[in-house]
Amino acid sequence: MSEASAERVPRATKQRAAISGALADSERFLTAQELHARLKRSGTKVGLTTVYRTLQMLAESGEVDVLHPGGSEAVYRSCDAAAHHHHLVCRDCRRSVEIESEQLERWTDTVADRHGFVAASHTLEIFGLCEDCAPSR
Amino acid sequence: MSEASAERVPRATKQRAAISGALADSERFLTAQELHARLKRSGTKVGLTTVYRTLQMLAESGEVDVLHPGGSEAVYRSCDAAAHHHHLVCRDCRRSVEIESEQLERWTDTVADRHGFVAASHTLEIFGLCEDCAPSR
DNA sequence: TTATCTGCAAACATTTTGCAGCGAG
DNA sequence: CTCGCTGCAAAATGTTTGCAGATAA
Repeated sequence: MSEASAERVPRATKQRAAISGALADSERFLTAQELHARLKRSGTKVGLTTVYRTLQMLAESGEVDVLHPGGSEAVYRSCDAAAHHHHLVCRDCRRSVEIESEQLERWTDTVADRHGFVAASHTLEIFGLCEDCAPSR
Repeated sequence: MSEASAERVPRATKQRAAISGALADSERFLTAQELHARLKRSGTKVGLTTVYRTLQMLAESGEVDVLHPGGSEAVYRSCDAAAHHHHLVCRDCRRSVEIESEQLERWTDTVADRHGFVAASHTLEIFGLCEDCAPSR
């Protein structure tokens, strides 16, 4: 008998390993191109297309977080928490801290509800300068 | 005597009038291309380039709000409130309600501070389906 | 008059897709 | 052996820029 449902089990290729590895090593958000450059520099030959495709997969499976700051380049970071959360991100170096707030979640739901909106979701990111990047230490 | 500083006083062209007019007439967020199409349809001949340039100006001066949902196309809406605020936006028709919360503002500042981040700003948008767009009314 | 605005066409930056060949299972 | 993965080149998308001519002040 075969399996009932076709589970999507990605193949273990060395490109995929390199990509999630490099991502896991960084505590900063990286663009696809930055990641690609890092891999190239470290000797791993991976196509930019593959980087994009892999990041997309990892994002869908929740293994990485994606942000679109300012609407330009997307930035990616491997995700520590399994649950829904937000980020405090350094505008300069893009180092980031994961944020959670049960109260915030409740508040956004309440706001949506109060205005007759259903199936509410939300995005929240806080930007600032981290201690290392702030001027006049 | 001439003025001390060169104030940026935009010229009153009919293109600019048409653009902010059309924008003011919509309670929904619109993309630059949608706006361009509307203007064309209503008989006003305006170049897409001008639409982009004008929207950028209006956004900088705070007359319109800009969102980059999902990181793809930017969407614009004329801004009612003068103060900092957020939006509750319908995922389907992009109708939107402006949201304000002194408490939220304080919370984000506190979070940033607690982690040693300075000069904090933030983005927050709530998405949902408005009453007209929600299925099974 | 004259500096700004307009709009076309072309440049741009980022991301996606087509397709032939490679390689994991 | 097979079918998914890879990577090149090309397409697609959304936005910006160069420049010559139109136009508000």
